[in-house]
Amino acid sequence: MANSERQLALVDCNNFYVSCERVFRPDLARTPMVVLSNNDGCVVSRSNEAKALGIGMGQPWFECQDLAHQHGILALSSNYALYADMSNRVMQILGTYSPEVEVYSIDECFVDLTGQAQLKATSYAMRERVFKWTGLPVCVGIGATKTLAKLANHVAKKHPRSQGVFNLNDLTAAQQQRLFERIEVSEVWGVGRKLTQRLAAHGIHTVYDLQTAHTATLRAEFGVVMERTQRELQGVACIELQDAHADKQQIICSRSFGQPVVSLAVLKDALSVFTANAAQKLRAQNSQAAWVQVFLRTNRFRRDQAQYNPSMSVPLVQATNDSLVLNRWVDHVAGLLWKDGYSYKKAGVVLSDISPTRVQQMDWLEPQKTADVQLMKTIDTLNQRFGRGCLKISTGGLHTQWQMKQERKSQSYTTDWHGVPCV
DNA sequence: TCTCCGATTAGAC
DNA sequence: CTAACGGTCTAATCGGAGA
Repeated sequence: MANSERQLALVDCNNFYVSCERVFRPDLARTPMVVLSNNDGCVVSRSNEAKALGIGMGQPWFECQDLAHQHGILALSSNYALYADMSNRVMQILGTYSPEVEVYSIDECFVDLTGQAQLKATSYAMRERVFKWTGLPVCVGIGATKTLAKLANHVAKKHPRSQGVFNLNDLTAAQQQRLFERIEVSEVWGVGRKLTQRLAAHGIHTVYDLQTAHTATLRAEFGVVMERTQRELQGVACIELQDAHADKQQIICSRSFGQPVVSLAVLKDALSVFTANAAQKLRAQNSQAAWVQVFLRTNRFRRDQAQYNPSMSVPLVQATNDSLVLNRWVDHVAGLLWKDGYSYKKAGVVLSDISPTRVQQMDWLEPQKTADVQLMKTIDTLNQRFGRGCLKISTGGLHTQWQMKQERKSQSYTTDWHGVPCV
Protein backbone atom coordinates (compact mmCIF):
# COMPACT_ATOMS: atom_id res chain seq x y z
CA MET A 1 0.00 0.00 0.00
CA ALA A 2 0.96 3.64 -0.12
CA ASN A 3 4.37 4.42 1.33
CA SER A 4 2.96 7.80 2.32
CA GLU A 5 1.25 5.97 5.17
CA ARG A 6 2.30 6.74 8.71
CA GLN A 7 4.53 4.01 10.12
CA LEU A 8 3.59 3.91 13.77
CA ALA A 9 5.12 1.12 15.82
CA LEU A 10 3.83 -0.32 19.04
CA VAL A 11 6.59 -2.08 20.94
CA ASP A 12 5.28 -4.38 23.66
CA CYS A 13 7.30 -6.58 26.01
CA ASN A 14 6.29 -10.24 26.01
CA ASN A 15 4.92 -11.49 29.35
CA PHE A 16 6.59 -8.47 30.91
CA TYR A 17 6.68 -9.25 34.65
CA VAL A 18 7.58 -12.88 34.10
CA SER A 19 10.27 -11.90 31.62
CA CYS A 20 11.74 -9.40 34.12
CA GLU A 21 11.98 -12.15 36.74
CA ARG A 22 13.64 -14.48 34.26
CA VAL A 23 16.35 -11.99 33.39
CA PHE A 24 17.75 -12.61 36.86
CA ARG A 25 16.77 -16.26 37.03
CA PRO A 26 17.80 -17.72 33.67
CA ASP A 27 17.34 -21.16 35.19
CA LEU A 28 13.57 -20.50 35.06
CA ALA A 29 13.57 -19.96 31.31
CA ARG A 30 11.39 -23.01 30.65
CA THR A 31 9.58 -23.24 33.96
CA PRO A 32 5.84 -22.63 33.79
CA MET A 33 5.46 -19.55 35.97
CA VAL A 34 3.25 -16.60 36.83
CA VAL A 35 3.48 -13.30 38.67
CA LEU A 36 0.68 -12.45 41.09
CA SER A 37 -1.10 -9.19 41.87
CA ASN A 38 -0.94 -7.51 45.28
CA ASN A 39 -1.90 -9.78 48.14
CA ASP A 40 -0.84 -12.68 45.93
CA GLY A 41 -4.43 -12.55 44.72
CA CYS A 42 -4.64 -12.88 40.94
CA VAL A 43 -2.41 -13.92 38.06
CA VAL A 44 -1.22 -10.78 36.25
CA SER A 45 1.57 -12.17 34.10
CA ARG A 46 2.04 -15.66 32.66
CA SER A 47 4.88 -17.42 30.92
CA ASN A 48 3.98 -19.15 27.65
CA GLU A 49 4.15 -22.48 29.47
CA ALA A 50 1.61 -21.29 32.05
CA LYS A 51 -0.67 -20.00 29.29
CA ALA A 52 -0.45 -23.35 27.54
CA LEU A 53 -1.50 -25.10 30.75
CA GLY A 54 -4.68 -23.05 30.79
CA ILE A 55 -3.92 -20.45 33.44
CA GLY A 56 -6.09 -17.44 32.67
CA MET A 57 -5.15 -13.78 32.79
CA GLY A 58 -6.52 -12.27 35.99
CA GLN A 59 -7.45 -15.65 37.38
CA PRO A 60 -7.50 -15.93 41.19
CA TRP A 61 -4.42 -17.87 42.20
CA PHE A 62 -6.26 -20.16 44.60
CA GLU A 63 -8.25 -21.46 41.64
CA CYS A 64 -5.01 -22.57 40.02
CA GLN A 65 -3.78 -24.67 42.91
CA ASP A 66 -4.58 -28.04 41.34
CA LEU A 67 -2.94 -27.19 38.04
CA ALA A 68 -0.04 -25.61 39.85
CA HIS A 69 0.71 -28.70 41.90
CA GLN A 70 0.19 -31.00 38.97
CA HIS A 71 2.64 -29.18 36.72
CA GLY A 72 4.89 -27.43 39.18
CA ILE A 73 3.88 -23.91 38.23
CA LEU A 74 5.97 -21.32 40.03
CA ALA A 75 4.19 -18.23 41.38
CA LEU A 76 5.97 -15.03 42.38
CA SER A 77 4.64 -11.95 44.16
CA SER A 78 4.95 -8.83 42.07
CA ASN A 79 8.13 -6.81 42.45
CA TYR A 80 7.19 -3.41 41.09
CA ALA A 81 10.51 -1.75 41.86
CA LEU A 82 12.21 -4.28 39.61
CA TYR A 83 9.66 -3.94 36.79
CA ALA A 84 9.73 -0.14 36.85
CA ASP A 85 13.50 -0.16 36.61
CA MET A 86 13.55 -2.64 33.73
CA SER A 87 10.83 -0.62 32.00
CA ASN A 88 12.92 2.55 32.18
CA ARG A 89 15.81 0.78 30.52
CA VAL A 90 13.62 -0.46 27.67
CA MET A 91 12.05 2.97 27.13
CA GLN A 92 15.41 4.64 27.09
CA ILE A 93 16.57 2.34 24.29
CA LEU A 94 13.38 2.84 22.28
CA GLY A 95 13.75 6.60 22.63
CA THR A 96 16.89 6.48 20.52
CA TYR A 97 14.92 5.30 17.48
CA SER A 98 12.63 8.31 17.12
CA PRO A 99 11.98 11.71 18.64
CA GLU A 100 8.28 10.86 18.54
CA VAL A 101 7.59 8.28 21.23
CA GLU A 102 4.86 7.78 23.78
CA VAL A 103 5.44 5.56 26.78
CA TYR A 104 1.98 4.10 26.96
CA SER A 105 2.32 1.76 29.91
CA ILE A 106 4.96 -0.02 31.92
CA ASP A 107 5.60 -2.46 29.08
CA GLU A 108 4.41 -0.67 25.96
CA CYS A 109 5.68 2.19 23.87
CA PHE A 110 4.54 3.82 20.63
CA VAL A 111 7.43 4.77 18.36
CA ASP A 112 6.78 6.81 15.23
CA LEU A 113 9.03 5.39 12.52
CA THR A 114 7.50 7.33 9.64
CA GLY A 115 10.13 8.23 7.08
CA GLN A 116 12.75 5.77 8.36
CA ALA A 117 14.91 4.67 5.48
CA GLN A 118 15.27 1.00 6.40
CA LEU A 119 12.01 0.42 8.16
CA LYS A 120 12.13 -3.35 8.21
CA ALA A 121 15.76 -3.53 9.28
CA THR A 122 15.18 -0.88 11.94
CA SER A 123 12.24 -2.74 13.45
CA TYR A 124 14.23 -5.93 13.81
CA ALA A 125 17.27 -4.04 15.08
CA MET A 126 15.15 -2.33 17.74
CA ARG A 127 13.90 -5.66 18.93
CA GLU A 128 17.32 -7.24 19.00
CA ARG A 129 18.92 -4.31 20.79
CA VAL A 130 16.31 -4.33 23.57
CA PHE A 131 16.86 -8.04 24.01
CA LYS A 132 20.63 -7.77 23.97
CA TRP A 133 20.78 -4.86 26.42
CA THR A 134 18.01 -5.81 28.83
CA GLY A 135 17.31 -9.50 28.26
CA LEU A 136 13.64 -8.72 27.58
CA PRO A 137 11.84 -10.07 24.49
CA VAL A 138 9.57 -7.58 22.71
CA CYS A 139 7.29 -7.63 19.68
CA VAL A 140 6.87 -4.78 17.23
CA GLY A 141 3.59 -4.04 15.47
CA ILE A 142 3.36 -1.33 12.83
CA GLY A 143 0.31 0.39 11.39
CA ALA A 144 -0.99 3.76 10.26
CA THR A 145 -2.80 4.49 13.52
CA LYS A 146 -2.40 3.58 17.16
CA THR A 147 -5.26 1.08 16.96
CA LEU A 148 -3.76 -0.57 13.88
CA ALA A 149 -0.31 -0.66 15.49
CA LYS A 150 -1.81 -2.43 18.51
CA LEU A 151 -3.50 -4.91 16.23
CA ALA A 152 -0.30 -5.47 14.27
CA ASN A 153 1.47 -6.15 17.55
CA HIS A 154 -1.11 -8.79 18.37
CA VAL A 155 -0.37 -10.47 15.04
CA ALA A 156 3.38 -10.28 15.66
CA LYS A 157 2.92 -11.97 19.03
CA LYS A 158 0.54 -14.63 17.80
CA HIS A 159 2.30 -15.73 14.64
CA PRO A 160 5.81 -17.08 15.13
CA ARG A 161 6.48 -16.67 11.42
CA SER A 162 6.49 -12.91 11.88
CA GLN A 163 9.70 -13.23 13.94
CA GLY A 164 8.33 -10.66 16.34
CA VAL A 165 7.73 -7.88 13.81
CA PHE A 166 4.60 -7.27 11.76
CA ASN A 167 3.74 -4.30 9.54
CA LEU A 168 0.13 -3.93 8.45
CA ASN A 169 1.18 -1.31 5.90
CA ASP A 170 2.93 -4.06 3.94
CA LEU A 171 -0.38 -5.78 3.16
CA THR A 172 -2.57 -5.23 0.12
CA ALA A 173 -6.20 -4.34 0.81
CA ALA A 174 -7.23 -7.89 -0.01
CA GLN A 175 -4.64 -9.40 2.33
CA GLN A 176 -5.69 -7.05 5.09
CA GLN A 177 -9.34 -8.00 4.64
CA ARG A 178 -8.54 -11.70 4.85
CA LEU A 179 -6.49 -11.12 7.99
CA PHE A 180 -9.12 -8.95 9.68
CA GLU A 181 -11.84 -11.47 8.91
CA ARG A 182 -9.94 -13.98 11.00
CA ILE A 183 -9.34 -11.79 14.06
CA GLU A 184 -12.04 -11.51 16.70
CA VAL A 185 -13.29 -8.03 17.39
CA SER A 186 -12.43 -8.42 21.07
CA GLU A 187 -8.76 -8.10 20.11
CA VAL A 188 -9.30 -4.50 19.09
CA TRP A 189 -7.94 -1.82 21.45
CA GLY A 190 -10.91 -0.34 23.30
CA VAL A 191 -13.24 -3.31 22.78
CA GLY A 192 -13.56 -5.12 26.08
CA ARG A 193 -15.92 -7.77 27.42
CA LYS A 194 -19.16 -5.81 27.50
CA LEU A 195 -18.70 -4.18 24.14
CA THR A 196 -17.81 -7.52 22.55
CA GLN A 197 -21.19 -8.85 23.69
CA ARG A 198 -23.13 -5.83 22.51
CA LEU A 199 -21.31 -5.82 19.17
CA ALA A 200 -22.14 -9.49 18.68
CA ALA A 201 -25.81 -8.64 19.12
CA HIS A 202 -25.40 -6.37 16.10
CA GLY A 203 -23.70 -9.09 14.08
CA ILE A 204 -20.23 -7.63 14.52
CA HIS A 205 -17.82 -10.44 15.37
CA THR A 206 -14.56 -9.79 13.56
CA VAL A 207 -12.22 -6.86 13.11
CA TYR A 208 -13.39 -6.69 9.51
CA ASP A 209 -17.04 -6.50 10.63
CA LEU A 210 -16.24 -3.52 12.81
CA GLN A 211 -14.03 -1.85 10.23
CA THR A 212 -16.80 -1.97 7.62
CA ALA A 213 -19.88 -1.48 9.81
CA HIS A 214 -22.35 1.31 9.01
CA THR A 215 -20.78 4.31 10.72
CA ALA A 216 -23.91 6.26 11.62
CA THR A 217 -25.53 3.24 13.22
CA LEU A 218 -22.35 2.42 15.09
CA ARG A 219 -22.17 5.97 16.38
CA ALA A 220 -25.80 5.95 17.45
CA GLU A 221 -25.59 2.60 19.23
CA PHE A 222 -22.13 2.77 20.75
CA GLY A 223 -21.10 6.42 20.98
CA VAL A 224 -18.08 8.42 19.95
CA VAL A 225 -15.48 6.08 21.31
CA MET A 226 -16.52 3.25 19.02
CA GLU A 227 -16.73 5.56 16.05
CA ARG A 228 -13.18 6.69 16.69
CA THR A 229 -12.08 3.08 16.95
CA GLN A 230 -13.67 2.32 13.59
CA ARG A 231 -12.01 5.32 11.94
CA GLU A 232 -8.68 4.22 13.38
CA LEU A 233 -9.17 0.73 11.96
CA GLN A 234 -9.81 2.39 8.60
CA GLY A 235 -6.45 4.13 8.85
CA VAL A 236 -7.69 7.55 9.92
CA ALA A 237 -5.81 8.73 12.99
CA CYS A 238 -8.17 9.89 15.74
CA ILE A 239 -5.95 9.22 18.73
CA GLU A 240 -2.79 11.28 18.70
CA LEU A 241 0.54 10.47 20.27
CA GLN A 242 0.90 12.15 23.64
CA ASP A 243 4.36 13.60 24.10
CA ALA A 244 4.78 14.79 27.67
CA HIS A 245 3.17 12.72 30.37
CA ALA A 246 0.31 14.87 31.62
CA ASP A 247 -0.23 15.44 35.32
CA LYS A 248 -2.67 13.06 36.91
CA GLN A 249 -6.18 14.40 37.40
CA GLN A 250 -6.89 11.96 40.16
CA ILE A 251 -4.64 10.09 42.57
CA ILE A 252 -5.79 6.94 44.28
CA CYS A 253 -4.13 4.85 46.94
CA SER A 254 -6.12 1.81 47.93
CA ARG A 255 -5.33 -1.70 49.03
CA SER A 256 -6.95 -4.98 49.92
CA PHE A 257 -5.95 -6.02 53.40
CA GLY A 258 -3.95 -9.14 54.18
CA GLN A 259 -6.41 -9.81 57.04
CA PRO A 260 -9.93 -8.44 57.32
CA VAL A 261 -10.00 -5.24 59.36
CA VAL A 262 -12.47 -5.12 62.24
CA SER A 263 -11.27 -2.16 64.29
CA LEU A 264 -11.38 1.53 63.53
CA ALA A 265 -7.88 2.06 64.89
CA VAL A 266 -6.42 -0.40 62.41
CA LEU A 267 -8.41 1.11 59.56
CA LYS A 268 -7.19 4.61 60.40
CA ASP A 269 -3.66 3.31 60.57
CA ALA A 270 -3.92 1.89 57.07
CA LEU A 271 -5.63 4.99 55.71
CA SER A 272 -2.94 7.27 57.06
CA VAL A 273 -0.33 5.29 55.15
CA PHE A 274 -2.47 5.47 52.00
CA THR A 275 -2.88 9.22 52.50
CA ALA A 276 0.84 9.72 52.90
CA ASN A 277 1.50 7.80 49.67
CA ALA A 278 -1.17 9.67 47.75
CA ALA A 279 0.04 13.04 49.03
CA GLN A 280 3.58 12.21 48.05
CA LYS A 281 2.47 11.42 44.49
CA LEU A 282 0.66 14.73 44.49
CA ARG A 283 3.79 16.61 45.53
CA ALA A 284 5.90 14.69 43.04
CA GLN A 285 3.94 16.36 40.24
CA ASN A 286 3.81 19.72 42.03
CA SER A 287 0.08 19.58 42.50
CA GLN A 288 -2.48 20.13 45.19
CA ALA A 289 -5.89 18.59 45.67
CA ALA A 290 -9.12 20.26 46.68
CA TRP A 291 -11.25 17.16 47.03
CA VAL A 292 -10.68 14.14 49.28
CA GLN A 293 -12.61 10.91 49.16
CA VAL A 294 -12.41 7.91 51.47
CA PHE A 295 -14.01 4.55 50.75
CA LEU A 296 -14.37 1.27 52.62
CA ARG A 297 -15.25 -2.14 51.19
CA THR A 298 -16.34 -5.39 52.70
CA ASN A 299 -15.44 -8.60 50.85
CA ARG A 300 -17.80 -8.77 47.88
CA PHE A 301 -16.95 -12.43 47.26
CA ARG A 302 -18.24 -13.46 50.66
CA ARG A 303 -21.95 -13.79 49.98
CA ASP A 304 -22.32 -15.10 53.52
CA GLN A 305 -21.12 -11.86 55.10
CA ALA A 306 -22.95 -8.56 55.47
CA GLN A 307 -21.91 -6.03 52.83
CA TYR A 308 -21.21 -2.36 53.43
CA ASN A 309 -19.35 -0.22 50.89
CA PRO A 310 -19.58 3.37 51.98
CA SER A 311 -17.67 6.29 50.59
CA MET A 312 -17.64 9.99 51.33
CA SER A 313 -16.06 13.01 49.72
CA VAL A 314 -15.11 16.30 51.28
CA PRO A 315 -14.34 19.50 49.43
CA LEU A 316 -11.43 21.36 51.02
CA VAL A 317 -11.68 25.07 51.68
CA GLN A 318 -8.18 25.37 50.35
CA ALA A 319 -6.34 23.00 48.05
CA THR A 320 -3.34 21.33 49.66
CA ASN A 321 -0.71 18.65 49.27
CA ASP A 322 0.13 18.55 52.96
CA SER A 323 0.02 14.98 54.26
CA LEU A 324 -0.94 16.14 57.73
CA VAL A 325 -3.82 18.32 56.61
CA LEU A 326 -5.09 15.63 54.26
CA ASN A 327 -4.76 12.99 56.92
CA ARG A 328 -6.82 14.99 59.41
CA TRP A 329 -9.70 14.95 56.91
CA VAL A 330 -9.25 11.31 56.01
CA ASP A 331 -9.20 10.40 59.67
CA HIS A 332 -12.33 12.37 60.35
CA VAL A 333 -14.22 10.93 57.39
CA ALA A 334 -13.14 7.40 58.31
CA GLY A 335 -14.77 7.90 61.70
CA LEU A 336 -18.00 8.99 60.03
CA LEU A 337 -18.08 6.03 57.65
CA TRP A 338 -17.12 3.39 60.17
CA LYS A 339 -19.73 0.96 61.42
CA ASP A 340 -18.94 -1.78 63.90
CA GLY A 341 -19.77 -5.35 63.04
CA TYR A 342 -18.46 -5.49 59.48
CA SER A 343 -15.36 -7.18 58.21
CA TYR A 344 -13.55 -4.71 55.97
CA LYS A 345 -11.49 -6.11 53.11
CA LYS A 346 -10.30 -2.99 51.38
CA ALA A 347 -10.12 0.77 51.79
CA GLY A 348 -8.74 3.69 49.89
CA VAL A 349 -8.10 7.40 49.59
CA VAL A 350 -8.86 9.38 46.44
CA LEU A 351 -7.48 12.86 45.82
CA SER A 352 -9.10 14.89 43.05
CA ASP A 353 -9.84 18.41 41.83
CA ILE A 354 -6.11 18.61 41.30
CA SER A 355 -4.33 21.80 40.26
CA PRO A 356 -0.72 22.94 39.97
CA THR A 357 0.64 24.30 43.27
CA ARG A 358 1.22 27.72 41.73
CA VAL A 359 -2.48 28.44 41.39
CA GLN A 360 -3.49 29.26 44.93
CA GLN A 361 -7.11 29.75 45.78
CA MET A 362 -7.37 32.88 47.91
CA ASP A 363 -8.97 32.41 51.24
CA TRP A 364 -9.69 35.39 53.46
CA LEU A 365 -10.49 33.43 56.56
CA GLU A 366 -7.51 31.17 56.79
CA PRO A 367 -4.23 32.59 55.57
CA GLN A 368 -2.09 30.12 53.64
CA LYS A 369 0.34 28.23 55.81
CA THR A 370 3.73 27.81 54.21
CA ALA A 371 5.64 26.48 57.19
CA ASP A 372 4.70 22.87 56.41
CA VAL A 373 5.90 23.03 52.82
CA GLN A 374 9.46 22.64 54.02
CA LEU A 375 8.47 19.73 56.25
CA MET A 376 6.84 17.89 53.32
CA LYS A 377 9.94 18.43 51.20
CA THR A 378 12.08 16.96 53.93
CA ILE A 379 9.82 13.93 54.27
CA ASP A 380 9.92 13.30 50.51
CA THR A 381 13.68 13.64 50.35
CA LEU A 382 14.29 11.27 53.25
CA ASN A 383 11.78 8.73 52.01
CA GLN A 384 13.34 8.82 48.59
CA ARG A 385 16.80 8.29 50.00
CA PHE A 386 16.05 5.66 52.60
CA GLY A 387 13.00 3.95 51.20
CA ARG A 388 9.33 4.77 51.29
CA GLY A 389 7.90 4.61 54.75
CA CYS A 390 11.16 5.28 56.62
CA LEU A 391 9.59 8.51 57.80
CA LYS A 392 5.88 8.73 58.26
CA ILE A 393 3.16 10.75 59.81
CA SER A 394 2.65 9.85 63.41
CA THR A 395 -0.31 7.49 63.19
CA GLY A 396 0.59 5.38 60.15
CA GLY A 397 1.89 1.87 59.92
CA LEU A 398 1.94 0.91 63.59
CA HIS A 399 -0.48 -1.93 63.09
CA THR A 400 0.53 -4.72 60.80
CA GLN A 401 -2.60 -6.84 60.48
CA TRP A 402 -3.84 -4.95 57.45
CA GLN A 403 -0.66 -5.12 55.42
CA MET A 404 -0.77 -7.14 52.26
CA LYS A 405 0.44 -10.63 51.78
CA GLN A 406 3.54 -10.97 49.62
CA GLU A 407 5.02 -14.29 50.37
CA ARG A 408 6.77 -15.03 47.14
CA LYS A 409 8.66 -11.91 46.23
CA SER A 410 11.96 -12.03 44.40
CA GLN A 411 14.84 -9.74 45.32
CA SER A 412 14.94 -6.19 43.98
CA TYR A 413 17.90 -7.09 41.83
CA THR A 414 18.40 -3.74 40.17
CA THR A 415 17.38 -1.29 42.86
CA ASP A 416 18.20 -2.71 46.27
CA TRP A 417 21.48 -3.90 47.69
CA HIS A 418 19.78 -5.95 50.37
CA GLY A 419 19.67 -9.59 49.42
CA VAL A 420 22.22 -9.27 46.65
CA PRO A 421 24.99 -11.82 47.18
CA CYS A 422 28.28 -10.10 47.92
CA VAL A 423 30.50 -12.34 45.85
C1' DT B 1 -37.02 21.39 30.25
C1' DC B 2 -32.28 22.39 30.61
C1' DT B 3 -27.88 22.39 32.68
C1' DC B 4 -24.54 21.12 35.74
C1' DC B 5 -21.91 17.98 38.17
C1' DG B 6 -21.13 13.93 40.90
C1' DA B 7 -21.58 8.93 40.26
C1' DT B 8 -21.27 5.08 37.43
C1' DT B 9 -19.51 2.40 33.69
C1' DA B 10 -16.13 0.51 30.55
C1' DG B 11 -11.77 0.06 29.21
C1' DA B 12 -6.56 -0.52 29.49
C1' DC B 13 -2.78 -2.86 31.58
C1' DC C 1 -9.45 -27.08 58.47
C1' DT C 2 -11.21 -23.30 55.47
C1' DA C 3 -10.82 -19.65 52.69
C1' DA C 4 -8.32 -17.64 49.33
C1' DC C 5 -10.57 -12.83 43.78
C1' DG C 6 -5.40 -6.21 42.19
C1' DG C 7 -4.57 -1.27 41.75
C1' DT C 8 -4.62 3.21 39.09
C1' DC C 9 -6.08 5.90 35.78
C1' DT C 10 -9.04 8.17 31.87
C1' DA C 11 -13.10 9.39 29.25
C1' DA C 12 -17.86 9.01 28.28
C1' DT C 13 -22.31 8.66 29.76
C1' DC C 14 -26.04 8.54 33.13
C1' DG C 15 -29.26 10.65 36.02
C1' DG C 16 -30.78 13.60 39.90
C1' DA C 17 -31.05 18.32 41.80
C1' DG C 18 -31.81 22.80 41.16
C1' DA C 19 -32.63 26.71 37.94
